[in-house]
Amino acid sequence: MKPKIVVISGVTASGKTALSILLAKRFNAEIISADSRQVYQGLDIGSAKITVDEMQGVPHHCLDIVDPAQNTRYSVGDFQRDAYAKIDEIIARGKLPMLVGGTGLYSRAVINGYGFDGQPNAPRYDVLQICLVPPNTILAPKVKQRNVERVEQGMFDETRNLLARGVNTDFLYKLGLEYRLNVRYLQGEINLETYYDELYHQTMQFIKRQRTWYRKENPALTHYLTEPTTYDSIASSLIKNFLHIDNHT
RNA sequence: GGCACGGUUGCUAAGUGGAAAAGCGAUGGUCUGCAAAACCGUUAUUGCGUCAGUUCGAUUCUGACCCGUGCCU
Repeated sequence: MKPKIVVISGVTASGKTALSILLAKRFNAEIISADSRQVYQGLDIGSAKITVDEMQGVPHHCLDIVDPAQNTRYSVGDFQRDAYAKIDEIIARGKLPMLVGGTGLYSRAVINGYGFDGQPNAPRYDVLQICLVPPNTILAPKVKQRNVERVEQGMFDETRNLLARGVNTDFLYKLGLEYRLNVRYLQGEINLETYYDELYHQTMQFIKRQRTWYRKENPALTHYLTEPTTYDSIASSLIKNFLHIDNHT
């Protein structure tokens, strides 16, 4: 019988972080971030990384595990390996592993047990995936507001510091969205107005791509939530049920 | 009031006497080692300000008119 894990995925700005903390505290879980940019140290504001305060004591894994100044490539395969290790540790501790993040490929690699290098796929866990996909009418204003807040929090300084620390321009550029635009802004290629405009549009386009991706998730394991005010109650009952069923199989 | 230029798809914008480029946006999709990345499809039902004329045929030529912008008295 495979161990159970809960996956919280979803579109940008859908509220994954806040929900994951509520659920983790309620179900005695530890969180593994499934985000391709939050694995890097120092990419905080631009990647919307959770702060220590926000963690409220819930242990988090797979954050800040790579030094971007090394300009090393961290790939899905690396993530799968690290996530497997953390999940197993958490299970050994008798707690519930909760994979949380918006990098669809990363979470899917764990859920489906992708076999890299031509190996066959071998799912290791029994999965319940809760996917947050609110409509754009809810997301759009949040994205706009969030962009302004992050700039005020010093997003440009953060990028400036990364560059000063020896992170390649190319490396940041390749990360897309925030970091790519930050670089372009700092280089004087675009003005602040264009910056906000592009960031907004590109983020909304990204959300569209994420939707396309999540639409294809295994329907047997995935539940889609579209209304933030009911995230907590629905997710809680889904998890309760999921963990309970476990005892009988 | 006069002169000049312009009026093309949601926006920007080419263009031709014989059934309207492109970019952006929008939208659908792809995805097994850089994935907030990298790609692909669709997107102006003879329609190109209005009306009339020339023509086998006009968005493309002519005239009038309407609208916008710049300049001038």
